[in-house]
Amino acid sequence: MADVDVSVLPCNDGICMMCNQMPSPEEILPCNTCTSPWHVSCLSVRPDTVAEALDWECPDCAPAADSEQAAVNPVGGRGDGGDDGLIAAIKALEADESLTEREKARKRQALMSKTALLPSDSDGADSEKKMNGGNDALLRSFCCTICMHLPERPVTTPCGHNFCLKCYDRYVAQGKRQCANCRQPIPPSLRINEVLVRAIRRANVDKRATAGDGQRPVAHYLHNQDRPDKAFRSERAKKAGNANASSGRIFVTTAKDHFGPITAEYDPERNEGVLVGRTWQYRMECRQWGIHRSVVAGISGQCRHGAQSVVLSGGYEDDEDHGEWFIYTGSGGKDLSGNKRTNKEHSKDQEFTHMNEALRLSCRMGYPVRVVRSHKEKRSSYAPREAVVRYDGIYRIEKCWRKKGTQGFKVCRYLFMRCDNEPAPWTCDVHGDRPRPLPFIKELKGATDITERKGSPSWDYDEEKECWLWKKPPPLSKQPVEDSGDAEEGKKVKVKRAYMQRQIMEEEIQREFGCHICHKVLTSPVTTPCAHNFCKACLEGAFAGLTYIKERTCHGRRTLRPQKNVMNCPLCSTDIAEFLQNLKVNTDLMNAIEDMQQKLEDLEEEEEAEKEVEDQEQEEIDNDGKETVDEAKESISPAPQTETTPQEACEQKKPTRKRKKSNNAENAVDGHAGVTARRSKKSKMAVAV
DNA sequence: GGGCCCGCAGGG
DNA sequence: CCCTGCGGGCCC
Repeated sequence: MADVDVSVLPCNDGICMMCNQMPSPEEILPCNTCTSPWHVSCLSVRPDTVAEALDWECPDCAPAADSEQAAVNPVGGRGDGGDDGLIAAIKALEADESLTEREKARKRQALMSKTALLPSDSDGADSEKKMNGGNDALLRSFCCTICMHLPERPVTTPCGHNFCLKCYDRYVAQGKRQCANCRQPIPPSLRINEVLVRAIRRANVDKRATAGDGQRPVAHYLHNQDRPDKAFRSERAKKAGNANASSGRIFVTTAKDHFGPITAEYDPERNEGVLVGRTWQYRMECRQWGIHRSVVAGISGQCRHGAQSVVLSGGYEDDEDHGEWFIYTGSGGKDLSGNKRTNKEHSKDQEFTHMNEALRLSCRMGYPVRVVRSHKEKRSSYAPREAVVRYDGIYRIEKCWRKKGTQGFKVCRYLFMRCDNEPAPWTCDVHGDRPRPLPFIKELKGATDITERKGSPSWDYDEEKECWLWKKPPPLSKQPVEDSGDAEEGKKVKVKRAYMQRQIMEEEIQREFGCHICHKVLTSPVTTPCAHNFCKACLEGAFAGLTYIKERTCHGRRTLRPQKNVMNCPLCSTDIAEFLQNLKVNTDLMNAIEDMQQKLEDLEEEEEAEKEVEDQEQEEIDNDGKETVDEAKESISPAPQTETTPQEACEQKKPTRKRKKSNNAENAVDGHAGVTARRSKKSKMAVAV
């Protein structure tokens, strides 16, 4: 990297490094890319208009082709100088008036990510080989300048050097304002470089795929950042969809035992946090946003630490929901032996242990508890109507007790009162909750083990600030943050490399190459002047319907009449009438899609090959086992069964249900038979692999 | 709509 | 490692 160009320097801690004066806020111009502040008067070239000022990029970030700065690469670190084409492309993009800022940003990112991943002579298979071969070098170039590891949350300085967000923040907190690598000035804070995130993820996957060539699939630790954004199925999962899915990436940086709302500071990618009223299709997604970590269990917590969240989804019929307050039933007391996961029938008393104790602890301490309502709760008027789970905000447990439930067994009961700064999803109020008096609870009369908070609550209303906040410091986290980079963080999930790579690639194809009308992968793609992609047929179809308008005649009949001036892009309403007259397939895009699909097919083949090997091995093991069993049988009862009717054969083919049922019956006496059966099956699978 | 079954996650 | 869990898909 060359010497610093001293004729252009930004402000350091509010003081201009050129004139050593502290400019007023009006005189400071932030860079559109790195957000570093610059003194307008000291700039050699100043923006002329307000619009230019808004889009202004500092000399460090602006792609100045004739200076050393041209080597600055937004993706970072490579500085190979061969990016003239890229700069020209970005300039052309910026000049394109038909694009919105958002589209420009997206395209810019796409360009940069391609550059990050592909060698400069991006010619098909050859470059692919180079990429795999040079993957280590590529990954090395992404490394954090300070810790020399691959950044967990990468940020890139204007001078093009990469850091982990943690390392960078720590470095800046020491008062340092020069890049640790090249001593160029650096801004006090940086945003996550999403392009680099994707590049690292992609390179990681490629690396693993290369390393895994011809090898047997193994269970390995799957780090958070390597997971797809959506829930995915591991090798073992047999059913489609999310029935047996593994969790996708966790998006927030809260610890697993984080109490209270999830605010913007824990949401580095969107900087928004999780707002009240946010919905998800599945509990798994709710988990990914850190609101409720358990996928099945209704209470998330630790008996010695407290409970962080609960879900109301109708699992216990004793629940009583009044919106701003509700009575929640503890967990347990049901027979879940065998392979049952849910069962409405109670068979024993609930105790204040495990999760029930965690809730009681939150009650005693006055901790904030996040509450999620599911559409599955049918008896509550406050449950969401659509098939979703919804985050309803913070509640506090005011009392808990035990009483006889409707099924005759004792259940733990908790009185939850809402105490959130945002209004509930069902209320027309614009403000959050104010402290409210406790409701009269009839059932407290016959209740036992009543617990009420003695001291003041940790989460309480501040009359001066007029909001709910931590009056006492929140409990210290005892569990790690996902994605923090500790080795033991990854969860052991058995996934073949090709399989994992395919999942991520499918996601990417859907995101990048999906038609905005049919939401499937583009076929014969056309790109509108406003840069939106559609299948040719979809676009034609959309306007075939719009060309005519239904109109009532004076006789009251409907007739079709051509409609003018509605030839607008279905997405952004730009007039595309001219474009529609001569629809041309975007061949570049088509080639890119074909490329991706070819890769996908290769991966599928790879996967199948792996599966065949696995099946063969499994067969061999099965045969071995069968022989030994047969031998054993023969030694006990030498009379072999020679004939089987088709019916009998069928019965033998699907024995699981009956056998499982008998296990369950046994479990009524001794709850271990079914579990043991399941474990032995599991361990057998492990052996097979 | 209910029962059954499954894999996953997490506490202890 | 064992146990538990207010999910979700599929079949009946």
